[in-house]
Amino acid sequence: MEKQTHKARTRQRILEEAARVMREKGTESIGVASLMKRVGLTHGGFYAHFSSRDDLVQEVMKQMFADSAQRVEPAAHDAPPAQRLVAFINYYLSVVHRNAPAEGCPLPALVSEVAHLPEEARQIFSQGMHSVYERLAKPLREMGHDQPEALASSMLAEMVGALALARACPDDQLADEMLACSRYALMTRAGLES
Amino acid sequence: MEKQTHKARTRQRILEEAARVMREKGTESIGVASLMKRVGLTHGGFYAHFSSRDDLVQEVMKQMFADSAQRVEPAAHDAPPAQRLVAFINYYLSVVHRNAPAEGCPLPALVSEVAHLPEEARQIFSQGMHSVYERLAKPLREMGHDQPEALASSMLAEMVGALALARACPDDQLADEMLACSRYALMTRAGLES
DNA sequence: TGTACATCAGTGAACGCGCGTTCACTGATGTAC
DNA sequence: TGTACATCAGTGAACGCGCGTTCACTGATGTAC
Repeated sequence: MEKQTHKARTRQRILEEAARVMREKGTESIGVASLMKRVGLTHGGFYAHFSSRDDLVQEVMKQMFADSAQRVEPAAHDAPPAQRLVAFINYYLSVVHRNAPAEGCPLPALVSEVAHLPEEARQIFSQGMHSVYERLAKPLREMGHDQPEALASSMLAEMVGALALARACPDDQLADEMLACSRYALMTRAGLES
Repeated sequence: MEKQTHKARTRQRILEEAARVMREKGTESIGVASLMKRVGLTHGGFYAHFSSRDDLVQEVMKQMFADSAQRVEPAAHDAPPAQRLVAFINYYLSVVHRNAPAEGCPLPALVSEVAHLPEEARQIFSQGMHSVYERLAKPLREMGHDQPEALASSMLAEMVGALALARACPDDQLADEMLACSRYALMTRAGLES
């Protein structure tokens, strides 16, 4: 029991570290040896926790969205919908979020890579996408928007696109302007005062 | 002269094939041997054209945007701005474009990967990004929008995000709805009737 | 026109290297008596 | 309480494999005389 707990904790540490690496450097750049070293273990021990590298990637995919689900909700759950939405948009398109992919939302970090992953991983990604989508759709519904679903879908696309493009930009100032443009546009579209 | 032409043509064939692979499967999945095989040559000959794999990636990056610049402009240059814009948006967020990344715009195909590439490649990507941005900004300016630049930036983010997310989606129908939502939203935002 | 030679795009065997994976082993921990 | 044993998370050497890269070579082509 104590040992199981210990093993489970080690597994969790591997998963969390892997999630950081994946968000920061992508799916492909995760190596068994280097990952285990980061966790403070040797590479051989890896297979006590996962059956293969592919198995790990799939597990990390789940882990990832669980992680960021907490971080990405900075406003209180019982705050009024408009306030929650403003907080969410401002956090998502913040310079902090742009500069810290390892701690951020997996969507912009992996969008273009996921298309090459096996069906199962894409399925998990898609579920995670839906949960972020709901963070927009729910407050929009509560605010009485007509077509809240269509608007949420469109806004999600802009948020993910803006952050991903901003991170690709080698010029920080240009990247910041891009984020600012989308922040402003999203506020307007959601009927919020910024 | 004739020989130079022949060699240059071979180089071009390698570049074009590499561009296809990169758009479809990403930067990392390009292998020297498999690429040369696709072109109908053996891997050893590669180094007569490029100094290294990294060199190739950089050259492909340029090639890519040159390629898609032609394809991505389906409307005539002398058409009225509104018409050009409609054609561009409809092409960009079409199911055809979603299903054919190898022939499409490099932006959604590589957004999240580019952040891990060396400065120089990111610079080229950024230039490509600017040229697509101009495809939106120019007609918006001509149409007399106030703040055409800010709107173009925001619209570009949505277009890239929507297409990348749609491609990640394992459910085709959901992906199509996502594209449709953004097509509609973009038309409205640009003041166009769809 | 025909022969000898130079050029050079492309060949394919060979290389070192890092990767994912395996497995016999270690050594700390908990349990049985 | 103390001793003998079982468990099992983690170790680290070793493996095959595919990768990027090198290089001596080939053989088709154009040129010189």
